[in-house]
Amino acid sequence: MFGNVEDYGETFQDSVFQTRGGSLSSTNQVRNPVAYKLVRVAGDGRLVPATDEEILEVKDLLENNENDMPILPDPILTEGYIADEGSPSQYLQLESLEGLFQSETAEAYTENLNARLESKEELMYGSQMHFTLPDTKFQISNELSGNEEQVQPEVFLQEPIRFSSNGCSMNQSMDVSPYSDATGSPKEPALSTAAPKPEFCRVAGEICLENLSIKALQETFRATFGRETTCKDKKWLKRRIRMGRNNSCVVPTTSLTINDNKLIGGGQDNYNDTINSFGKEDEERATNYKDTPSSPDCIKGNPNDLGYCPVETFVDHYSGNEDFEGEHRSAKRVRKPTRRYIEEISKTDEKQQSDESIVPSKDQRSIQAVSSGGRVVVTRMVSLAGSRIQVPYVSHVRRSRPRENILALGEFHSRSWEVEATPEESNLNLCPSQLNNDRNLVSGVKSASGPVKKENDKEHLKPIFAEVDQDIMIMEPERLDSSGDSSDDNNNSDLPIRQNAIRRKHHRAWTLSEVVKLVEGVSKYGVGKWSEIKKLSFSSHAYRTPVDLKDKWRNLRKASFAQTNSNQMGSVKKHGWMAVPSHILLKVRELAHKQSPAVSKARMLRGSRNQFL
DNA sequence: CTTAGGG
DNA sequence: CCCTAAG
Repeated sequence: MFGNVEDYGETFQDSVFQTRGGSLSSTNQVRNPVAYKLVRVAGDGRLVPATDEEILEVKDLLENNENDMPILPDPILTEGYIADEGSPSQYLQLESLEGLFQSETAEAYTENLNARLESKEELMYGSQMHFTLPDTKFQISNELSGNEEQVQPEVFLQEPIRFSSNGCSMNQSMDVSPYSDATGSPKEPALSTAAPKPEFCRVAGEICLENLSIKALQETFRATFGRETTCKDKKWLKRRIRMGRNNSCVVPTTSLTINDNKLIGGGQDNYNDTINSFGKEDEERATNYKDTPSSPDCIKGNPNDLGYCPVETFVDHYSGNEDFEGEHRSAKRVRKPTRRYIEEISKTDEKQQSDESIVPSKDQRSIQAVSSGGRVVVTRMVSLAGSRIQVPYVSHVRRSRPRENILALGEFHSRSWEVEATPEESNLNLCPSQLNNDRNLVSGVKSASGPVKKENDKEHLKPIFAEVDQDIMIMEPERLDSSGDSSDDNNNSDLPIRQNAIRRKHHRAWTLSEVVKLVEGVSKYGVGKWSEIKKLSFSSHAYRTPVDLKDKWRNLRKASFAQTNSNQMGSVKKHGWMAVPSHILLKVRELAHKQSPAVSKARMLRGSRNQFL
């Protein structure tokens, strides 16, 4: 009965424009003379031109049920219009239906859209998106139907129609969606229920586009965009110009598809997601947005998620700042969301102050892990001395492993706790859980990026913490004094944060109690049993590794001999914080001798002599 | 992994 | 404190 869409494929592309130009443009004041043709979707997904009866029926229906047009939950998007010059009677001009379209779409989409499209940019962007997506969906549905009824992908179907199945005596759900070249001013919610009639064809000269030569179109293009174009594709130029001039054409559609007479995917959410996933962009970008065929990856990627291409897909196809030529040539390319957008999308719940990500509103938000096409970028907020800075966990460029510095940072915080007060009273912004998060993130990145030269990382972030370290060093003596007497405690350091913290990379001064513990451990378990000592005596000091103990012991031993040799000033050195009581050093010396009796003979003699003295 | 020793 | 070599 009906020919399938394929039969119309060739005429789809320009017939609409021709029609518009021929039959409508001459008429004055024709407002947005976009011609649509009703089609219905056959059971196998084909697009079938509607018969005159059906058209009349639908038209009648539309006129009668302007405001209560049933919107089916899962309408089928035919995604196509059929323009056939030979049968003008089958046209339903948008003009005559605009009231309907408006009211219906308004009802259908206003709520969600209003929430999203708050700015002009968003609105525009959303509108642009719709020139992109329908094709995608269309192709997808074809792909899925996978039958002999293939529709030419090249067919431009940027003006979807939604039908109501109500009066169409079709078993397929349909929906009607308008294509509005201009829907009011951008700021004005074009889809608002209260929105006035759309102003179609705000630009006077638009209707004449069809008659223009390529050259003239290019001129128009230049006038519209302020740029030259060498594109020779009339159709493309015209559409560009139209889009550029009516920069607020929002064509809400639902994304749907049919597969074996079943609806797959779709739903209005996709629409919103689509818009949402593109956020704000400048006008130029929106204009540049690719508006033609879909990306195959969209289909490949997730057959069940047909409404739109996920962001990742766009990323992969981004190829820089394409000029119009390139863009046109590679219609399959899709634009990649900007980094800015990626960051913004990660803050969906919050309207951050945008440009400078310096000031996080909450600590929970201070760590951001945003993904962009498989790439993970992690940044974090660090609170230092009252001010906050953003520290990249990884370099955007070379994703290195920020090892030492992160650890140093952790040390800083935990030490700060030690110094300042109990963790509860501490008003530091870093909480234990967050530190854990830090570590997780770090390890994650680490594993993902693999080992990297350490030097890089070191030099990379060190300056940030230099000041901090100095502060710590100054503060350290106090802590030393206060914790020195409470010998086996040092419970300050046994905070949960510390338990989980990775070993400190940067200098962590030994407290007197630690030294005592070490000496005791050595006396108990013997020199060299660092692991034992660590396990049994320093179990609470996660930050001291056996190697640390060994190193410290080495230093102690050296100090003990030095004290013996210089015969004095053992307990209090010039460096005020390096206060190791002489009796401890003495014990160190004993133990050292016990361990290696064959030290230097002179030293040994001197030592024994001293013991006698 | 643990130790020892050099840097 | 780090790194490495050696058991």
